[in-house]
Amino acid sequence: MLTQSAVTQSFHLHRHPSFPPSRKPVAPDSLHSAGVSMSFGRNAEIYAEGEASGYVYKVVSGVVRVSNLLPDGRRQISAFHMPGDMFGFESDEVHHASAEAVVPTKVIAYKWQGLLSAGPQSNGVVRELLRLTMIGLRQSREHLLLLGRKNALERLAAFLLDMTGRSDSKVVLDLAMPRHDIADYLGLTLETVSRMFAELKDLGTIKLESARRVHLLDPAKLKSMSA
Amino acid sequence: MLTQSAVTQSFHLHRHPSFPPSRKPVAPDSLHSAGVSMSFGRNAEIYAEGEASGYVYKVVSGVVRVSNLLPDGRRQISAFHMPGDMFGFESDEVHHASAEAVVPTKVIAYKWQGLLSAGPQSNGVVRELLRLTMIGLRQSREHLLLLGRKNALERLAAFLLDMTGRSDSKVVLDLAMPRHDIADYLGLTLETVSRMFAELKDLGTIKLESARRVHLLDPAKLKSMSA
DNA sequence: CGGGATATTGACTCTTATCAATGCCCGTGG
DNA sequence: CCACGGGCATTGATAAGAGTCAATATCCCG
Repeated sequence: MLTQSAVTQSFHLHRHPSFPPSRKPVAPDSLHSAGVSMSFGRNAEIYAEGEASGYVYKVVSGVVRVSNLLPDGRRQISAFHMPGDMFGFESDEVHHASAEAVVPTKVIAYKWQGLLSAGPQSNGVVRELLRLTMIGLRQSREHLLLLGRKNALERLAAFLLDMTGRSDSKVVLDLAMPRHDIADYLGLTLETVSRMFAELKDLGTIKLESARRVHLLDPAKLKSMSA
Repeated sequence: MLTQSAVTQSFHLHRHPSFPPSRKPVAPDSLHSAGVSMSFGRNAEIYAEGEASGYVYKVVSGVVRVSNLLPDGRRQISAFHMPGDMFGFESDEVHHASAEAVVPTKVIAYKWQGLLSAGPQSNGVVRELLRLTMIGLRQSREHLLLLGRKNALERLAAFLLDMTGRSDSKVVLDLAMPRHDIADYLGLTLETVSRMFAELKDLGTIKLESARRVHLLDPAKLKSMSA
């Protein structure tokens, strides 16, 4: 179970939450909000819902999932973040979602206050943060449309296209996350996701080299069925 | 906190009686991005998806719905905006959703560029806009959880509590929108919404004085069933 | 190689959608 | 003031899509 003894460097963490890791990026004392690099193993928690916020993060490598839970454990993943993405913004002092590494992941943590009070440059920074947040809001709205109004096949088609759009190759797709995560992102069960993969395969729009490696045989057709 | 005051000040500068709702806010005197007052009748379009953006809006009175459509007409309402709320933020030059008045509504339109370049105050304005956008993002995430993981009864219970939280009375709720809008907000059909109203009534948590006027008989119970 | 986690597939159930009929308001005009 | 009409809402019967439960199958990873 404790298979991956973690990779990492100074801020490395093991994956199991039972070992209360000091996930707070205790900066080696960064002037001017220089970022602090952190590494997380598969499924390691980056921050939890309810925890104090105060940092924003940028993905360097790996994939991060941001999710919310209902009291009975039902989970909704609101976003997957890829290298280059920033996440962890909060309007107040508490995280309203949790973030975990889907695969071994490196991020840089920036102190929120540092970004806001970084002298003259801070205005540009704030505007950039505003832009990023507005983009996130637009993406969330799009996701609302998917969750509220699309059927299972349309959801998976849209997901594959979205992931493809964020990867290098436009033909072969390497999914970092298991079926369960895809299901929780799409508001489905993992069985339904699996069945929809099978159906897309039957329809000739994809080929499954393995569960995680998908070939897009007909992106145009996929797009037409995503809405 | 300087952010709050700067924005408030700028947003509340003189309102013009620009009656004929030619949907474009042709600012009479565009100095310092003073807002332009506009009125819309029931179901009137404030802006449409795909239309050029450039203004943000603040609700003065009435209710606004923001929605997205699929090509075949399926609709998802992402938010209802009440007096005091701002909406219409876009990260680029195009609206990615449409906004309509649910009931006769007055808004004030502010030029986006004006807000960003309003001299020394603009930094506070931008920070306030960032804060508002982050709040919107958090609410969207919460809505994702509702759409992805809650059942019909939970959705309606959560909706009623949410609307109550935004109204004056905590006991009597006047819904501005018809069942169809509630359905498109909750990712359901209007029939299912109607049935869930009936079920909440049977459970003794609400009383329906009329379709639009709801008495919350047991908010605590309602809350317990909203998740 | 072997074993646990992950994924697929099948049989069946259940929630919500769909289709359809009826009822209820409310505003308008006779 | 009442009757009419149209939009809105409720209710019912049935269907369809996704969920649940359960039995393999496959893939990594050690």
